[in-house]
Amino acid sequence: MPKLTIVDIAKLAGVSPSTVSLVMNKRPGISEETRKRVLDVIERMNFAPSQSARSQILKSSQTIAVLFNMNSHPLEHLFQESLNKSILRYCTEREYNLVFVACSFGDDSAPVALPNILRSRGVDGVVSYGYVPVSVITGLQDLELPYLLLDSHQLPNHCMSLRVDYYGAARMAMKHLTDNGHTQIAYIGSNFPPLYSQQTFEGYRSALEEMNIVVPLSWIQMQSKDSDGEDSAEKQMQAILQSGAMPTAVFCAADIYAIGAIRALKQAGLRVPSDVSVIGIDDILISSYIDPPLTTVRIDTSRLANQGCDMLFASIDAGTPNTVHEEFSDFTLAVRSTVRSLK
Amino acid sequence: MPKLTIVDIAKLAGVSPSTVSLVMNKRPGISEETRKRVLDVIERMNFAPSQSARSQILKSSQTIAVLFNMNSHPLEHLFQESLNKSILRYCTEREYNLVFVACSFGDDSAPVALPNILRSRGVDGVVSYGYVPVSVITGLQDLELPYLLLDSHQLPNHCMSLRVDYYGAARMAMKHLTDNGHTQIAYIGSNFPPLYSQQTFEGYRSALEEMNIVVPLSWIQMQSKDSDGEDSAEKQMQAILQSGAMPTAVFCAADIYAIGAIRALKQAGLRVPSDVSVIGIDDILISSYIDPPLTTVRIDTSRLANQGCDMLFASIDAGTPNTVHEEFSDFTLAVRSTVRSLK
DNA sequence: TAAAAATATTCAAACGTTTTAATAGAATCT
DNA sequence: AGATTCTATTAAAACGTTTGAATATTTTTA
Repeated sequence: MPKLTIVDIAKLAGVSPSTVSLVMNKRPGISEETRKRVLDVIERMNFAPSQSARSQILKSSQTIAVLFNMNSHPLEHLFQESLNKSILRYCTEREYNLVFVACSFGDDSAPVALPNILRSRGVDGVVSYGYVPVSVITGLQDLELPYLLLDSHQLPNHCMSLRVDYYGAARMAMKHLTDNGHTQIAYIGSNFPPLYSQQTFEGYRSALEEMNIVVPLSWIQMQSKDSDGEDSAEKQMQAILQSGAMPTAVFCAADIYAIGAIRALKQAGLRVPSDVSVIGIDDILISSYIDPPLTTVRIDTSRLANQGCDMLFASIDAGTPNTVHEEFSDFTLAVRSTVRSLK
Repeated sequence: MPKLTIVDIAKLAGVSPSTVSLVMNKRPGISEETRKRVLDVIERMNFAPSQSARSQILKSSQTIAVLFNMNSHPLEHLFQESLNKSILRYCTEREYNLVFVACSFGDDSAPVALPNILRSRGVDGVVSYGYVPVSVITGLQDLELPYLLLDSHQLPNHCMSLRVDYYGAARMAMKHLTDNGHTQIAYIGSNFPPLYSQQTFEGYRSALEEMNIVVPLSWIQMQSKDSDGEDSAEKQMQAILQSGAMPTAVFCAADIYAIGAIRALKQAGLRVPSDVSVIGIDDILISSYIDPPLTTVRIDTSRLANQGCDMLFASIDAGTPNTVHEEFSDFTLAVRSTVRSLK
């Protein structure tokens, strides 16, 4: 059947196409009577206006693009997929659509060709997660689009960012350990991305310092940039165990690391938490399913996504790119079974 | 800056807009010389044609919609998110975009209002996962769009479906158990969706029958439709344990159930697999992270998605909805640590 | 070398909306 | 009652492509 157009509706309602358009867009200056008549026809005919025809005029496609890195570890996706869901909900609410754009973020040096879609689709805004190559950020900048870095792991120049306060999260984790009497605390983290690395480590360091605790240097384990989070953490934990001195607890800068650390501990014949306590950050889906269930600092992804979307749509509504930077620090302690009280 | 259009490019290349269009669409009848000249300008100017203007003419938006049920259990999403990723890869390859449509699939009786996007966007095809209310299927049918039910749990009438051969998967799981000397095998599954339920159970039943094994009825545990997979499985396992007779192994119709079952076993002070073996179906992400790592029948989601996309795009390319039904049976045994050999 | 055929390019209409300016009609003011 | 304002409606242009028909150019054929 030939697809219905606005002029079909107009004919059926006995008005001009313009009137139908005005009604659909809830514009003022239409008599209550004709408005109702038009809406009736639309309802009855099940009419939906052509999005492409609209976009062409409006220069807005009611679409948000989400950059999705196809290159990362499955566990890393867990946190992002959780964000995806909340963003989808938010956008649906606002009658925006979400398109996912597959990207391959390699290393920083190789510029990433931004998929054409961002330009040809006329998306209204862009979201990306975590660490993003600078070439992407500058590329987006040229498009002059509202662009939000969510859970941003770097200091962006020309776009919006919502950064998780990993320092605060680390402090919360450390506080839980020290509150439970731990002082001999090892650290498993990474040296990349720099900002994230610095924040988590500083949380660890300052907490120890404030309590005048000193630990062996071998307890501080930093993954290098391109190591595999989970497996490397396993090796890092082994290194700690072989260092001679034995910590009572390990603070992991991410749940992924905690998973590797626990695996190493088990393999070494140690029990968690009776022999060694472990705590992480994030609370990814898997964390409550491992054995023992991981005690961790939960980052509320739903609120994180909402706050981010608020920023993004503020910029979209204003009709201009923005460069606001905000920080997110809505943490709660997910107390499960990997931290033992020494008191 | 004013956005570039095809006529800007035409001017710069010294040709007409039509020529530019022909070049971009790789149409024949353009001299090699002008083709190169035009492409040069496009490249240099970084030109991307307006998707909305194109769609309007072509009546194709180069877009696939994925129906995403916001109502389901996080663990159930795991399998689907794995499919998402593969579909995204496939579509990107073909220069199609993926838009995710949030749906709330409740029960079958309440009709689901299909989001307007499916009609106004002019999507070229639709994919949904798992069990879908019939109202959705009939709704999609009216749109006369290529529509694929992926990992379909029902017998569709008017759309394409790619069904996983859960009977075969169940047989593979059962074979692994019996090969390892198990005969006293309990069953944890569900009675919904009917087709899925029937297939997995039939795999279980026929395997036992062929070996002339009989088991107590209390070992056959069917979840009801709206119970929560994971937690119900835990209760089902408890019921089996309290039934008096003790199985040496439990076949779970899905990994989610296996996770609940293992939890119950542990809580009862039993060890997996020394006391009771457990096997599942799916191999969701989490299965290799639980303790002990779950032995399960892996369904290769990447191939499943590819086969599905092949079907979908065959229909799209043919320009007409299709009603092909295929079955997927690419299983491999993921042997991990929850099945003990009795031999 | 004129006509025919083949090749390369362009014209102009079409796609289905939104929107500005114009029009018609009703209500208000002097 | 004529002029003015206000309200409701519409005509027509615009958005940026694609495409079938038309034109211009070159090559082949007779």
